[in-house]
Amino acid sequence: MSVRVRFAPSPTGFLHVGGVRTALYVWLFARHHGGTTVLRIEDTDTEREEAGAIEQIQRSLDWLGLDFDESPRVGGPHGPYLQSERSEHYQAAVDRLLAQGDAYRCYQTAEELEVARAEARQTDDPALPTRLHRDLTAEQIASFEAEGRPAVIRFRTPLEGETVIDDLVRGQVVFEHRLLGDTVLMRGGGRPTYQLANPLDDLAMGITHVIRGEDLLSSTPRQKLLVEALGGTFPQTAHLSMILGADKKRLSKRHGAASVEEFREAGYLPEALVNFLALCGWSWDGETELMSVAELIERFSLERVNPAPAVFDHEKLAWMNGQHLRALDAGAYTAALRRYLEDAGSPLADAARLDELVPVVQEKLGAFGEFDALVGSLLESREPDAESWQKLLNDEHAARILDAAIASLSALPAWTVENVESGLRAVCEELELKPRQAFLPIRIAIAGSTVAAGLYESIAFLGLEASLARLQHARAALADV
RNA sequence: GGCGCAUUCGUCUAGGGGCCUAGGACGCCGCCCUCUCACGGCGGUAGCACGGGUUCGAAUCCCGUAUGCGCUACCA
Repeated sequence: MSVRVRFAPSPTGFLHVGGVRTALYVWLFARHHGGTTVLRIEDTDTEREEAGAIEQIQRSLDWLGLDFDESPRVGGPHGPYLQSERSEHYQAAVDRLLAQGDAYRCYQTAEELEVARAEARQTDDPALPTRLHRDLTAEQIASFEAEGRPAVIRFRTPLEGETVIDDLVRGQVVFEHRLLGDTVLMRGGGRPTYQLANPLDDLAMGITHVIRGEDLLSSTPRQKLLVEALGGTFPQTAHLSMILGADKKRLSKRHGAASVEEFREAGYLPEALVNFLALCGWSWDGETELMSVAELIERFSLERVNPAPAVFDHEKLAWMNGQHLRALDAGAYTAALRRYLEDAGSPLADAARLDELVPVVQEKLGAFGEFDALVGSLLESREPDAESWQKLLNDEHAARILDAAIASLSALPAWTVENVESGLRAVCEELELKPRQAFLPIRIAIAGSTVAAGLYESIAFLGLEASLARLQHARAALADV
């Protein structure tokens, strides 16, 4: 039987790294086994739905390169895999369960339920409140109907026995039926709940492996019971651990960068994020860390997924991004950089000589987001950094250094990085200053900051004319002091 | 409260009875390289939650405790 897996987010907000990790594992598992990936939007709760969330989720998955074979994308060959468009399907299942006696109408009001729950909390049957209307008499039903009370549909969970889930990540997990309670399948308004829609769709779509977060582990026995009541076979499951913030709490917006979009905006490479997330709960041999997507696909297996929760480590991701960035060849680097600048709406995206800057920045950038600060001033003229400029003004040797640099650079036979270097070295010798001392004012004059790309490369990139103009401008500023 | 899951350096992890005086990586510290910032190189710091078993032998198996997380919704 070929593998069919799905990623089923609810459109309640952006895709955070925990969700992405799940999507990635689903995708890697499918690609590894030559299976099919399905994207299904679980929008049964219209209250919590957020406008634009579906598009944002899709955009994030696209950027990461996680392509889904069947998705609700407009114009796609399949779908619609929006649960909001599958109402008849759920209704039919509920009708059947009702007819079979595996489901029943429950007329409890919210208040009644709340009271019952509070009472049952301390007893040895905490699920009792969910089955108060399980065995209503015909008269009671008639009376509730006459009152015009809305009813929810509940599943008639067996009172005895237990369900064993043989999870691919966690092994056997046993759940007592008595403690499960009678799950609401259909809300008062006639819309299905997740507990109904999710397993039903997995069944209808022929899903073979359910790969999802551990938060859903306790729902699994209910869903298995439901599917079996419908005569179906429950898929294999793999429950992934949660991804936590530094405070060990479930990762959320409060933890800073948590959405894919934020990493994209900071100039992270999708393949770096993918690599990092793959290693967040899975490992290949415990040693190898830097892997391409192709390698991940080849090596991924659920057997090696770690059941323990993982804290999301921004620092390590940043390091890994730098590794991926430095591993790119010049052409790929230029393309990725330009794409980033375009995305960010930076005017630098149009710079014709972007490719010439690659060797200047590639060893230095941890993320493309740092590009502008490092070499933006080489591509367009900018106001120098005030603090740095003050250092230039306060430097007692600045004037003679700049004079010497101007003279030396003007006399270069050819404008190459090597010549610029020897020219500046000569300045140091002539003035009997150490490079670190002599280059400080030059750097500030050229780059507008004490922190910048390599000096020789920067000057070579700027060209004779522009370089001299900047040096002279700084020299003139000194004259005013 | 109940049920479930989890527990190896600060963090991600390797480890599935002797190969472990516990390996790798990020971070941190030190040194080197060096025109700033980085990169890079070398070295170092640091861990099997606790208590009982089982066994000749346990990080590895079992039980208990603790702690964390999840669920306990007409959220997913």
